[in-house]
Amino acid sequence: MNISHIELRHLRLLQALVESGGLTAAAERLHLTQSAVSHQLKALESLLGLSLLERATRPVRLTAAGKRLLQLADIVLPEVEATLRDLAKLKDGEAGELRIALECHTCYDWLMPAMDAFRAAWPHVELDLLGGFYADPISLLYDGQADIIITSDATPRKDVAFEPLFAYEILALMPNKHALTSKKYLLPKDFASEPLITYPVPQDRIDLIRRVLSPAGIKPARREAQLTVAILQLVASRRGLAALPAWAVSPYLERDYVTARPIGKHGLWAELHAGMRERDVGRSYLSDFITIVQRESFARLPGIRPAIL
Amino acid sequence: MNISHIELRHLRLLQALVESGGLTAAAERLHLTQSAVSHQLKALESLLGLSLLERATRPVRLTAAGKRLLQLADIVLPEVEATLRDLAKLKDGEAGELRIALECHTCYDWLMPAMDAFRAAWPHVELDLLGGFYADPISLLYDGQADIIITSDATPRKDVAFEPLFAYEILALMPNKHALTSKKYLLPKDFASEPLITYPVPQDRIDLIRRVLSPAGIKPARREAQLTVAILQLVASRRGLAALPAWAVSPYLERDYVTARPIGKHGLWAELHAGMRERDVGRSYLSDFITIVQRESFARLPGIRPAIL
DNA sequence: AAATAACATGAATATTTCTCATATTGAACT
DNA sequence: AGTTCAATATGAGAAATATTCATGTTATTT
Repeated sequence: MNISHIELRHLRLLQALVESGGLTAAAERLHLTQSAVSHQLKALESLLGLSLLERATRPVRLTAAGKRLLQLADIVLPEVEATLRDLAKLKDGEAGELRIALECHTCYDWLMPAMDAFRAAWPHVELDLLGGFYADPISLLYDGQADIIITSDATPRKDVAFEPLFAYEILALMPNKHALTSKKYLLPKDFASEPLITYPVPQDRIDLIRRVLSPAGIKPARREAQLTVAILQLVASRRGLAALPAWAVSPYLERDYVTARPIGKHGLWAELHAGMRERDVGRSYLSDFITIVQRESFARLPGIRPAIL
Repeated sequence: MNISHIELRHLRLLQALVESGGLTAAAERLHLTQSAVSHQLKALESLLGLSLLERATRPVRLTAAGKRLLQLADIVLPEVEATLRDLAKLKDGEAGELRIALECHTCYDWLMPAMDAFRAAWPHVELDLLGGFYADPISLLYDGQADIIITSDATPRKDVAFEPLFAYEILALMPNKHALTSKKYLLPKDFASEPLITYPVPQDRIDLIRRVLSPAGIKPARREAQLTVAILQLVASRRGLAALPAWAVSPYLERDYVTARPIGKHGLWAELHAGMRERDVGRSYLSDFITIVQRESFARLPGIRPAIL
């Protein structure tokens, strides 16, 4: 056969593969099973008659052929995205309004770059961030006060469509040279004896408490701080422990400001999802916002994984 | 659904559609049925929620959305081709030898640009053109004297793979203001009374004689000339009629040097095919040569159609 | 108004892609 | 080394998609 039946699917596969470092992670990211990715990769390789990556290593490493093909993907896929965006504008018009409600405190940090990217792509869409804390952010969707909510709770609701954004690890933070630094990972009881420093939100919105400490019957003293830096400062000065998303603290960890350990053997992972009204799913710039958030997040945030829904 | 499931297939479709001017022609070019093209186009349009082309007109006209998407195709598809070429070089090495045997006289004309393009893509492949006329060019493949033959006869042979190149119309040529110019198209009897000016090849290699005049029992006098210009010069000076490929004479027709008419109601069409040894099909630069010939031909030669095999 | 050519459509078929269940592999750990 | 664990591979069946076939529709030509 003369014309290679290579498709964009293959390029998206390769890109996901290198960005997520393995077949399994890539599969999640593409909303496929690991098996599908394996089959597809094998098919692509035999189509080209070339091997594209060394699977034995972690993260996977590209062969020369793989690198050349990835280079194509990096040229082509952004062009495709830009085209689809232009077509979407042609379809629905360029202008509109997009109000985002945030459930989590730390979300501001990573959302900014994504919002900048969105503004560049859709200059005529008015972007609004609903501040404050909402007991039930989904009601904002029903009320029509928000168009997109970003939440960790994606239990299906009528007329609301959820799209997984990503999963991130929550790390336990302790002062350098703290006694607990000797442990590979922390267990519930390790939190019993010291105050827990958190954002000023109710207990049940703190994953560590709701999912780890409460089930184990442990209720540490709490102390609150508004800003991420403030929490870190308190931890560093030995006022207590904290638990924060890995991507929020990674710059501090690199400078050895505090020490971090996983919570539990497999770590404590949380997921973020975007929710929108079912009937808005076709509105181009809303869907595109989510695409942009995903792209930016995976490109910028260290140590995140695809959400599994 | 967030990520549009657009694929290269769709881009190839759109490109074929505009280059060939209609669904039916595009289908032939893509080796598909008209139905498949229609379905596929419809699927693409509903995927994007936009109409891409006005079908009522001939040639089809793109909508704004169609134009934008074609722009993407024109960026992306050449990149893909270049990448596949690079991968092919990685696979088989860059160097080799490619000997081409030509059956038809006029082929030299259109083959040159394609050969130039090939040389640019594969600078280390040694390109050879076997000159002269061969009774049975396929034997050159078996002998190993040629790697690719270009022929109008694609009847299946053991161990030989044929790939259709294109179909072209053979036009009857007559002096301006000749009596026959009043006719819309010529019939066999119209050739009875004047000499036929041809290349110096046996009767049965001249399509007009073999497929039109002989069956009708008409045997005009013949006169031979080596070069296309020479034939045209003879026609223009009223020494007889000729029949040549449309693309070979189109520059002369534009300057009204001679007058052309179709042969028979539907015109006389001939096809060209490339043949190679079955076992060479995997050799990258051989297959790529055919791809390049097809691309260059469709881009440069006026009035050709996909061959139907 | 008939004939023709190009395109559309629905149902049947063919092909491709995906998933499920399970095997294999390779690294990490006693 | 043997065991365990996570990651990848594989085969077979299921699901989804693409293609064809047969035919209908539409627009254009004669």
